[in-house]
Amino acid sequence: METVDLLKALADDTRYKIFTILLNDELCACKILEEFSITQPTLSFHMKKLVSCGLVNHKKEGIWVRYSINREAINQLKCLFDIAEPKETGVACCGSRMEV
Amino acid sequence: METVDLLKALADDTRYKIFTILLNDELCACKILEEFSITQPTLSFHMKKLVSCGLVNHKKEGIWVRYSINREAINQLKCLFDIAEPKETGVACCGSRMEV
DNA sequence: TATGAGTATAGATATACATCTATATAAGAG
DNA sequence: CTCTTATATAGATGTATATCTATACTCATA
Repeated sequence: METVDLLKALADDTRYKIFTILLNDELCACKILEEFSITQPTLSFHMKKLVSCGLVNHKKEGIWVRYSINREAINQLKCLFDIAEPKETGVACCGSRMEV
Repeated sequence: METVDLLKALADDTRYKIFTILLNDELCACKILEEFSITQPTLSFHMKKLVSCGLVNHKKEGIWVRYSINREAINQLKCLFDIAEPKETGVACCGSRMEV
């Protein structure tokens, strides 16, 4: 899973909302669709994006498709922002202390 | 800061790389530009996006502009992915246990 | 094996966006 | 004040993408 691809998948108002919904529940497409005023093919387009990058899991159950968040993807993104405190010294740039 | 706007700002290969660079150093635009094969106006376009959503700080120092990561934005994004463990029971969807 | 419900794909379209060149603005040095 | 360096803006352009309608596919059931 490429981190930037996960971010691209989340960087859309509709998909971001789908993501937040799936954080709480494992749902089928028809239930997700109820939360939006888009058409079914448009939702299918978005779900494909979310699944193909690995952010969302796809499980076919009979006539339905159940979607759920891939916790591994969550952890990957969490690591990106779970960073150390800022360096307060030693910046190296034009006109900065390190070039003196 | 709207979370989805922060995600949109990060959801581009160039800006994602800028972000990772700024995680380590506080740099001026000309130094950042050296890491890419884009033109200076294109970098300026990207920096504007990063700054306007609040992800990156902008500090003018004489002739230079120093860019740095806004730690508050980092924390906001971290919270999004710093979530509880998945619910193992009680899913409520088509054909699921809760509808029985 | 039809029928119907849920989901996916194809094709068209309008908008958003990343990129460029050209030019403007800002600020220090001489 | 002029020249140079760093950065920003304007305008043009090609590509990506979110959306729609129409249609196909999948699967359970009558």
